[in-house]
Parts: sequence; C-alpha cells; structure tokens
Amino acid sequence: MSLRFALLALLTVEPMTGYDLAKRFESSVAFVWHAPDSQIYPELRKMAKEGLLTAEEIPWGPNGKKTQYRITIEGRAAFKQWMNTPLEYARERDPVHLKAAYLEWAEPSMAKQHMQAHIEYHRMRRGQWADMIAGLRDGTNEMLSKRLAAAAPQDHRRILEYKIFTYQGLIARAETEIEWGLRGLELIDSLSNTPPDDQPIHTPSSA
Amino acid sequence: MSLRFALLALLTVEPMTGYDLAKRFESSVAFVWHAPDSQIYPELRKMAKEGLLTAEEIPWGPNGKKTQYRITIEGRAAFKQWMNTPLEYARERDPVHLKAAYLEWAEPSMAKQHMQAHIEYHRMRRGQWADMIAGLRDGTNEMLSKRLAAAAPQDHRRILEYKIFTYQGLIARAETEIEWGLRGLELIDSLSNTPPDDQPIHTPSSA
DNA sequence: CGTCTCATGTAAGGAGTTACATGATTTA
DNA sequence: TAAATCATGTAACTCCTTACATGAGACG
Repeated sequence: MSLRFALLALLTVEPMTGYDLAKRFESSVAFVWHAPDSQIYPELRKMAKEGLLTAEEIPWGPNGKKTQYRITIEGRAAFKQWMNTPLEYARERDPVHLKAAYLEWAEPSMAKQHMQAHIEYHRMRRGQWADMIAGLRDGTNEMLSKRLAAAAPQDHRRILEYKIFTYQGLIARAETEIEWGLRGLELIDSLSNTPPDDQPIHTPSSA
Repeated sequence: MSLRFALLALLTVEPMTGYDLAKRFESSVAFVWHAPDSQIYPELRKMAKEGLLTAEEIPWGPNGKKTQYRITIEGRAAFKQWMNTPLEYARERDPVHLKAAYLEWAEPSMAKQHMQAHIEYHRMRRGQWADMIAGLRDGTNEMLSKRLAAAAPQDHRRILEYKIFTYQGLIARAETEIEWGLRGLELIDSLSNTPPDDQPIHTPSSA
C-alpha cells in the first residue's frame, strides 16, 4: 500500500513517466522504499483509473510516445490524508535475527561470516545514507532542488530538515546493527575458544 | 521462505501439531518472526510432501484426532544448510521512514503523534524482548528448557548465549528508534515555533 | 551500425493478510 | 451447559519477485 504513496510523493514535485519514476526509485527513494518497474507501471495505471493521477500521452521522437502521469487534486488529498494517518506497525519478520537465534547450528566460521556480512551490509547502507544527507545539504540533490523550487520559501527549512532527519535515523539504525554485529563476532570467538563453563574441568589438583 | 525454517527450528526440539506451532509463534518466535495459522497449516503439509517432515495422525479424545509433525533427517539437513547459507538482504521498504521523509505534509500535531506512536511501539517491543531475555536467563522459558534437555551439555552455553544476543540486538534497535523518535519530537517543535531562518525577519532596528 | 538509454509491458508464482468457517474437547 | 481451548482448514486478495519480452531514440 505504501508504493502508491511513494509514487504520489514524487509526483507532487512534477509530472513524470513510469520510466522517470522507476529511475527515481533506483537512485533516491530506493534508499527508503524499493520498487521494480514491473510493479510501478501497473500501479500507475491503477492509480490513474482511480483518479489519483491523470495520464497524458506525449510524443517522443518521430514515432515514439510516452505516458506522463500528473497528480490530481484527489491524489494530493489522498497523499495528505495518508500523511495524517497513524501508521500500523507490521508484525516482526526478521530473517537476520531469526537466524541469529539459532546460530549454534551454524559452523563457527559461517556464523562469523553472517556477522561480517551484516556489518558490511550496514556499513554500505550507512555510507549511502550519509551521501544522501551530503547531497541534501550541498544542494546537489536534484529532487530536493525541484521540490524546493515548487514550494513556498517558508516551507524550505522543514522540507530539508525532515529529509535529513529521516536519513539520520537510518544511519543510527545502521550503526546499531554494526555494533551488534561486532559484538556477535566477539561472542562467537568467546564461545569457540572458551571451555564450557557449566561443566568444570576436573584437573588433578581439584579432584 | 523463512517461515519453513522457523518451523523447522521449533521442530528440532520435539514433534508438534500445527496448533502447537501456531501457539509458539504467537508466544515466542513471533517476537522475531510472525506467522498466522492460515499460513502455518498449508506450509506444514507442503513440507511433509517434500520430505522435511513426517505427519502422524494421533487420536485426541474419543472422536477427535490431530496431526503431529516430526522433523526428518532431511529436514534437519535442510535447516542446517540454511543456517550455513549467507543471508540475502531484502531491499529497503520502510513505511516509517518513507513517511518521515515527507513529514512537512502532515499537520504538526499529527507529525508529533507519529513520533509518539513510534516511541511507544518500540518501548513496548523493548519490554517484550527484555522479558524474553529474563525468561531465558531464569529458566522459565519452556522452549529453551526443552531445547537444552535435548542437547548435549557442552552446547548449552552457546544455545543460551545466541538467544540472548539475538534479543539484545533487537533491544538495541528499539532503543535507537526511541531516540530517533525523541529527536523527531524536538525537531517538530523547533520547526513549528522558530521563525524561518532562511528569511531573516526585518525588524525596525535591522531595517 | 552498435550500444546505451528510454520506454512499457506480461505472466507465473511466492509470500502474506484478512475473513470466513467448522467442529471436538476440556474445564469451570 | 457454557465458555475456553484445541484443532484445522478454505478462499479471496494484495503485494512483491523473477523472468521474459519488445521496440524506439540518442549518441558515438
């Protein structure tokens, strides 16, 4: 259900084709919400049918054409309403922690690989989000520039700050995951090298 | 795909009916992986057909009967193999941060409500996970006791430690989300009360 | 002339949600 | 005997994934 609101959010800036939107999803929105084009095109048609968007066929080259979608008043209202509706939190479904809970079933070397992959994944994410914030701050983020150009000046600051705040939250989350992964590596080592504690080893002196 | 491995994980302890499994999902595994019974029953039949489980009809009362599922050698092997396979990270799809990125579209009071709900949700989660850790440590967690009883003593420590580690990770994540939510509340306040900075206010003295 | 980008789909299937539906057994 | 618990499903639907498929335009 969020897909359509991600699309509406982008279309509040300017009309776009499905292809434009798919590209935005890859480059910017994907860091928060991913969607493949096979999902975007049908959803756009559906939204047009429901009156949230209008579809306009515009020529492209001599023989080609493309469909440009423009948000309608109803689309804007739907987006605003979504923004003013409390979120429902999805039930937990977390493969990483599911696996972690049964890590004794993995070879210690594989357990460590899981943690290393976790750390690397979240370091990569943290980097992407940090780049995103840098682009927001230094004015090189194209979508933000367009959005600001279309907005009232007194709204500029909140538009910017909320986006930075969003990515800061994702960075904080990534850092928590990195720390957890590092603690995991230590734990795996300590469990592999330490003799079992619940069965004291009987040495000649203690017997 | 993880559903079947969550089921296999539970069935490594003892044979269970679909109902047993659905209950475990609600009480313990659900804190990591949720599944409704309408998904569990068909999946069990499918797994039995694939040879990961055997299904045994056992009588229950005078007229009733129930189906008990037992993990097979192949089932154990499949679980172990999953545990030794690197995870693929799903693409980001995060409604909370999607919404946060466009928070200027929400009424300030609603924006604050979003943040408050976020904080409350994660405080609740943190509490549940803390209770889970307490139960693991003090021996009142039934599943853990059964699992330990079925395991070699030298494995007890790692079985326990990995579970605690898992829930500690979830608690850390919840705490990060709580902090982010609190910062969000501050940000919303500061953006509502502070005059816009990009347009200096021209007072008589500065004019 | 080839390759990259732009442009738009379909089709099959897996995963998960929500709602509906039924009946036996145990326990208070 | 009523209510709670045990037990097991189906059906319709949404959302998402993966793979397959096609063709025009721009650029070098």
